[in-house]
Amino acid sequence: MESKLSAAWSQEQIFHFDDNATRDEVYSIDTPPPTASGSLHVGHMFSYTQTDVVARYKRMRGKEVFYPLGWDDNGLPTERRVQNYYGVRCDPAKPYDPHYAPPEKPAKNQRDWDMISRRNFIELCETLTVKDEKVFEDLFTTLGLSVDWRQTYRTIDDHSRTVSQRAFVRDVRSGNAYTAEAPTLWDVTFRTAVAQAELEAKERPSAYYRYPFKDSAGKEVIIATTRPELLPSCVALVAHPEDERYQQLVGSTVTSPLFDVEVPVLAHPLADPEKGSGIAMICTFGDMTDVTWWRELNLPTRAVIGRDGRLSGDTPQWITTPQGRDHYQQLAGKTVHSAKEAVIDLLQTSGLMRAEPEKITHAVHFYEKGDKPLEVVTSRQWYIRNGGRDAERREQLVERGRKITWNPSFMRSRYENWVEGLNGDWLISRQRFFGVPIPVWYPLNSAAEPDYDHPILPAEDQLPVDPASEPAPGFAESQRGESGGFMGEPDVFDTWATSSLTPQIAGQWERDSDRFQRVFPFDLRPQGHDIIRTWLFSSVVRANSLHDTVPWTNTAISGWILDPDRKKMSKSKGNVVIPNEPLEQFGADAVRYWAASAKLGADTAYEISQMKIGRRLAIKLLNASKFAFGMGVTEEHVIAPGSDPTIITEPLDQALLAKLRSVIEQATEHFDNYDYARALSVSESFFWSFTDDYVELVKDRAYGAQGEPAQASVRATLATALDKLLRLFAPVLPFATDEVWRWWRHGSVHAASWPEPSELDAVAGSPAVLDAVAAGLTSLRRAKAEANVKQRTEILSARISGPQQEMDSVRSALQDLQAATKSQVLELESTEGAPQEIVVSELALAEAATA
RNA sequence: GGAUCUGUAGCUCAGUUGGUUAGAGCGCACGCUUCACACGCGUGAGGUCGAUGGUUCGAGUCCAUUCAGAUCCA
Repeated sequence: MESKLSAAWSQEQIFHFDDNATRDEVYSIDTPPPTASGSLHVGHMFSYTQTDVVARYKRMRGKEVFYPLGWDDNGLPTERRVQNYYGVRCDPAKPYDPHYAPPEKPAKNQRDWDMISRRNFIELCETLTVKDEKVFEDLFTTLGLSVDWRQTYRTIDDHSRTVSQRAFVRDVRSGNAYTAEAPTLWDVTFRTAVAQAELEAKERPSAYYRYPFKDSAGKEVIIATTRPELLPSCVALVAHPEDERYQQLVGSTVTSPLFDVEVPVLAHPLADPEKGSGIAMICTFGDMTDVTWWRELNLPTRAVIGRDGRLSGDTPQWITTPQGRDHYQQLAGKTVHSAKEAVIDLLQTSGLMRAEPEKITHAVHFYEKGDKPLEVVTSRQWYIRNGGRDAERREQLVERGRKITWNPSFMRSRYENWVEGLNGDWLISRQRFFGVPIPVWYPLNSAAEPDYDHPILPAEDQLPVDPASEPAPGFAESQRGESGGFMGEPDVFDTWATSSLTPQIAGQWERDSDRFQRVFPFDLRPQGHDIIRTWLFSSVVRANSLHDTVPWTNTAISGWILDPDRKKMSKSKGNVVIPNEPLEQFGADAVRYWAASAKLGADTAYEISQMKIGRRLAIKLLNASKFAFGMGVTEEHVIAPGSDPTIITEPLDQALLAKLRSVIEQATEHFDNYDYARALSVSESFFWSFTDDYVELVKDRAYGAQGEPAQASVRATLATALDKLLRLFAPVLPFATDEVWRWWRHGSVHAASWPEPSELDAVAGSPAVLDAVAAGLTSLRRAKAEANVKQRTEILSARISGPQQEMDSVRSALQDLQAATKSQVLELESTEGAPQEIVVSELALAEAATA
């Protein structure tokens, strides 16, 4: 059923975007491009279904839905996957081998992996991502996503590279992007700079080591530090300006132990009197606080840690005493880790350690994909202004956030928290291979040294460019690296620098302006709350500087998927569920039901039981429909504006449709508020009362036992109810509903319109009638259950008593009730006074046989 | 340290702007092979709404304090 319908939707082009629609008619969705090199996860099914439910609803509401889906395939995750999958490594110095073929199986030992050229490496990235993307597309199709697959993009394809480079060139020209030599967070494993958004703070055990500096009088000033290996790069000591212990020292100089470097003692409010001994070493650079001190106190740079994470092999020239130079020689070339041990050893043998190390745990910054703490090194990088260094721009970006409707609304405070906590501009250059090249060149002077202050930008019609293989405008390739020539920028963009432009990429910015103005700013950005600080924020930054607007007007934030024990699913815990399993076991509709019954923003457990309910609902929908069609229901029986409503003669039938009308109203309202879960639950509870009570009550009449007009009334009611119900469930259960739709209607339910309450204007009636009769039905069923007889046992006579109004309602459907409960005589009695329950008494049963 | 979310039946959750006796599904108990459906149907038991105080004629819902869990930011 599922593959048959998927094929039909594709063939009937139901999800194709029509470029003739006006902006008002369009509903555009900027979907997260999944990282195809990552593993498939049930979380993908969860959040993408939630988006799809909205897309299908909007389509039925008559919107021309623009629903593309891209693949985020550039960057480090892909590089790592290619390395591990093929067993290769990139060596940019190697020449290109046009006949290269990767090993059949990757070598077990990383040392035996093939070293291949950058171009060969990128070719493998291209091959593997295409393969991975197919797997994702298959899953999403099976899940029933109503994506327009013609609009697919890849964040590494020519178009994406062009958009990314164009946006960058414009940002450079408008001053929103710039290059600077500055201290930068650096991952020594991946040898690349890292942005604030990619940080992860992890609690790590560490220890304070205490040792003395000496003032001019030879008095000891004890400092406590967790990073004694940075002692050779110490440029100052710092204490809080109001810390009385150190006030008289501020302004004087002290001499460092082991290395005999004279450094000033300074005051700064960021020094925490509670931490360690209250006075800290400033080293260039131990962390971002050092960077702040260095900048605000105008300190010199004394870097000793290189990009490889090792201490410089040359003894720094600021260490001048023979003893100091000797001590440094014992550290030169060591990794941070062994340098730390060596310094501790030196301090101990010199008798300078003033206390036992004090063990602590503290938060250390890691690259989210790395496993070594980040270092701070000075390097030349490209930045995009994001308000991190500019209060006015920050305020502007907070304001943009307020122009977006957040679903759920509280997610906005995550955005504002993040924006307000920024401490620097967005670093967008990465020292990697598989990414969008930064499209700049630098002129070389007569000594072949680059002039970074005058980068050469490409013309926009030249894009995309690769400065590593194409010469700078106005130069010949032969001038590369020559004095008076040029050099290409070797770095690539951070993946977010491209991903932040998905609205521009999908909307064909500057490539098809007609398309772009129809879809931008987009109507909806769905995504997870983990990437508010990255993808969402960076997109707002780009739209702000490039278009002076928000990128979208609504955002729908999905929750996380937790395992049934409320733990986050992760590979290392071994609790990951492969998406195909539930799809095969329960079907796409069931999985979608599970996803669609969770509210936006709510972290949700992976619940098989919820999927079982979904499957039961889908099957019930098929069976109830079969019943209706078995009763001779056809398309002609559907009551629509213009058809004769007087055919619905029975108050019970009128009551059902009156109730349905209010269900439609409520479901529509909830859907409009992006509360698809409540829309579903409203429709669902109506549907169960429809099958359990209404259908049971009218069976006798449907078989024709009460004459033709009464039967015609049922047929019209069943047809009309089914017509609305199938459409109400279509966004969540696209397969079951369309299957049924095609049994008796033309085309697909997904091309049909969302039901309107006005479709039922012609039918008058009170929902209370159904409630009262259903209550009577339940009372009689209960009476039989309590009498311990089978439900099909005949009732010779019984008395039902209850409030006057309810008894009137019951009387209006007495024949149906009698038939459904196999009752020969039902006596109705109105009770006086306060509202009372419906009570069954004086029950006389046909057979004495107990159940 | 700052911010946000969550706490309701054994479990998973709903409960809109305060308004009768707090709901659903699963699970549990009992019963039913009823002519759409055993991938099913019926009936039932089960809750002092985390705690305390306040506002109100009236609080699961609003306010304050507090406890527990989670997340984000620093």
